[in-house]
Amino acid sequence: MKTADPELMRAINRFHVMDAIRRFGPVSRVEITELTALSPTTVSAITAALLDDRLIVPEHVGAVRDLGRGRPRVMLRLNPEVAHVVGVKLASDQITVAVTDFCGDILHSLALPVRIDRQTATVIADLVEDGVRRCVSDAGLDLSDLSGICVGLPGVVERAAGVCRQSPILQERDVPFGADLAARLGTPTSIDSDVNLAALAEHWFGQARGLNDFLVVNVERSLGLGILHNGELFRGANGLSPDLGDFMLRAPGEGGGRLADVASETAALADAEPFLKGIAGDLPARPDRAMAALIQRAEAGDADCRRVLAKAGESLGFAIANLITLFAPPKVIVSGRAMTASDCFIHPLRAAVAASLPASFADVSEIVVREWSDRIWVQGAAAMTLRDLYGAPWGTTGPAPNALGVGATQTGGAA
Amino acid sequence: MKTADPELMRAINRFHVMDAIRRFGPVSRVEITELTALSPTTVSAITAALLDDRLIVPEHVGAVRDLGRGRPRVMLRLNPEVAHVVGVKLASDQITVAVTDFCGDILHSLALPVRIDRQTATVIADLVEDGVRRCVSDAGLDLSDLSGICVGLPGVVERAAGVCRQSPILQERDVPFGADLAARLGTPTSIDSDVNLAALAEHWFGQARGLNDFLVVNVERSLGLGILHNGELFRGANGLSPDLGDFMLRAPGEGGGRLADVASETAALADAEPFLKGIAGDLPARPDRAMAALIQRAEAGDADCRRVLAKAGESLGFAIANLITLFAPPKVIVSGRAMTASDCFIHPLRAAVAASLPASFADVSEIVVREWSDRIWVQGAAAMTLRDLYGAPWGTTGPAPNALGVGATQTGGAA
DNA sequence: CGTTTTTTGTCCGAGATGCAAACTAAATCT
DNA sequence: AGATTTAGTTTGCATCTCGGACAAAAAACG
Repeated sequence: MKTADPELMRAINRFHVMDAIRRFGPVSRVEITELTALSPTTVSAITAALLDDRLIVPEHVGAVRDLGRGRPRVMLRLNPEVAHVVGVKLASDQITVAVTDFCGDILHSLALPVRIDRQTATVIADLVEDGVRRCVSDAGLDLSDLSGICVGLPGVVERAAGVCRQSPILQERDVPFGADLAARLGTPTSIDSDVNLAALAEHWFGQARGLNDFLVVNVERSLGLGILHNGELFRGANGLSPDLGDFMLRAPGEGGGRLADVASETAALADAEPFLKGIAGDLPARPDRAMAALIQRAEAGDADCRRVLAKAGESLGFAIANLITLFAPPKVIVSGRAMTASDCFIHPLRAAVAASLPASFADVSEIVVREWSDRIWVQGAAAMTLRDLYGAPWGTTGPAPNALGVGATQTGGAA
Repeated sequence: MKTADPELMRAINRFHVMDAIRRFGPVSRVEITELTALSPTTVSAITAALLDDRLIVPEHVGAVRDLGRGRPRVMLRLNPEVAHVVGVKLASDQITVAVTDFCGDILHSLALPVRIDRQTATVIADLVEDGVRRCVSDAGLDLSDLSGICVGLPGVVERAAGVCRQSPILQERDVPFGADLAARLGTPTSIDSDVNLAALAEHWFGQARGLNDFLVVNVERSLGLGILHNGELFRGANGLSPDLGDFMLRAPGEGGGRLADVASETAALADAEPFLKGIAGDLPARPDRAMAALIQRAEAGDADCRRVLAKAGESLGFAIANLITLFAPPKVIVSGRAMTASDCFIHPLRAAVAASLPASFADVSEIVVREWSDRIWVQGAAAMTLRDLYGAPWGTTGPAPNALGVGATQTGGAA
């Protein structure tokens, strides 16, 4: 338990200031005063220190003429160049690498279409190492310019230990990617579940800005679940991110059944295999094509294919409903590359959620589908690392209500 | 967001000191220094203030001769008399009231066997008011001596608002018991889900001392779920405690089914009704007797009755397994008045948990059955109120590893 | 153009806190 | 009785935040 000394106090307030600057774009010191409820004196002192450390920079650009007549405000913003971060996402058939600056903007990105599934952890680490080196140099940087690297991958990840306990894209268990890559690249490297990164990215930059509670459900080859609760990523008591694939659908006496065996792309393809025979050549080797074929057929009206997707959607909706009764999140974000784009999947999902929720929960959660984008993962990795950089002493994570400059300065985020 | 000033600092450290004293029985200042990692100076200042406020008292009793030879330590302990709290538990057939002191010890308690189910909220409030007045005066106190009252009842409770959203023992919804009783008794009154109180009590005084993560599942007329996560009571984003009865057992396409309709006492009795006909007279009016009969028959070997209990146990085990994959709690405490005492219920429950958990979770959770006791509820109510009294600024709740004086001073609680 | 007004940001002293070190208190050991 | 040892307190200093006075920089005014 951390003892509370003046230093901690300063750390907390400095974090609040940094967070306000990050969330509300360029802001003046007076605005920070209002946002943080700190005194002008304190804000002045802290911003002076931050300027000294080059973490923030002033912006004298006249920009929009200040409407008042007094001394003009000097706007402060994060200094993009003070730090750079690499985000990596491992998926079954692709490695994505991107370099972002201190603001989370992507400088350069790189996608390696590689079938990871069958490779050993060492080979994967080789590929990641190459990808990172390449991407960093393409961005005009050097490895030594990096403040950190964060790798996201599906499965059960113990972030604190830097170990991937188990993943659908790895044959091995307990793979210490964190230490391994840190040693290879000479840069602090963290790893986390890919969906956790997505959740963090939605919180900082995406659809869930300003929301302190929401779920992210990702449907790809495997099922991922990211939970933000009370503004924090939710992890189990063991520090592991929960695995939605392990959710059980029925009591063992009624047949049991893991959700991953029904609702993932892998499962859907297995179910649909008889109906897809001989369609697109070597399907097993190209699951993405097989998925596309399955969805296309379903949307064209093929009853068998529709049934497969509907069953998957319904099962997932059932699980989501149970999660909603637990967490009561105002928003549930469903993402994924293929299935989630089809109404044949989403409709049954929504219906199952509606049918499974008690009346009192009928309207608490909005379920939205997020279109696929590599950006979100990588930004999540960046956010995760940046969060470490301007460390939140007691683990706060701030939303970013209007990073796009949407609504000026009135969102009551300070209260 | 709370701004960090010296005052907050002091509040945090004062809480740590109070918590150390509560958790580790009578302790000396040096021990507090070790436990909290604060400097002797600070501990001295804070304890002086606490002594001044009479929140703690010194204990000069020579007791066990200090083994060293220097100046003897002055042991400090909570002052039991500085505050008194009333805890109330509402169950379908009984109201329990108790007065506790500042240490959580019960001074006087009172059980009113009343069938609450059919009464209006007003009548129940009348009964509670009478019970509290009676119990307080029997304890030799006056209402004005009370620091607070806490009422626990099954169902969905919004503690912050003092409102019971919905409860199996109330016909009405959105009953503002908190404000109502506060007005009637002139004392700050809070309400919470009964299982939350039980969870808090297990944490402070019971089987889960020192555990920061565990679940409490209570099986009575309805199903309750209390979650302690990261040392805090877990509530959904809306501030409501989760309701285990709303957990769904199957996807709607497979028939759906609420857990409460299968695994509660009410459900078991409904299922068993055909087999119990004409056994013990007016069964519907005495569900407790009916339950006893059901269990007795099951244990005697009646296949029908065994099946009913087994189904209930298995369904509940299934739900618990899904909760374990989410929260990974080291311990799950199952409590209840009747069913949980029978192996006909517990065995299928354990089997279902084991069968439903993925291999990696096989050993993370120990499932224990807690014997029934009114004490635990009432102590939970006390703990809830006391927690407000020596307020934790950022919402910490401390465990009490060895309140019974089991292991001296080495439990590394300070780290 | 010079002065006033207004708003922003900084400096100064007061108050509160925690910590290290010196100091006092109270017991045992010799 | 005096030395020794351990417990707790007092003193001096550094750090933090805050309120109020002050300096700065622009528009508004005469």
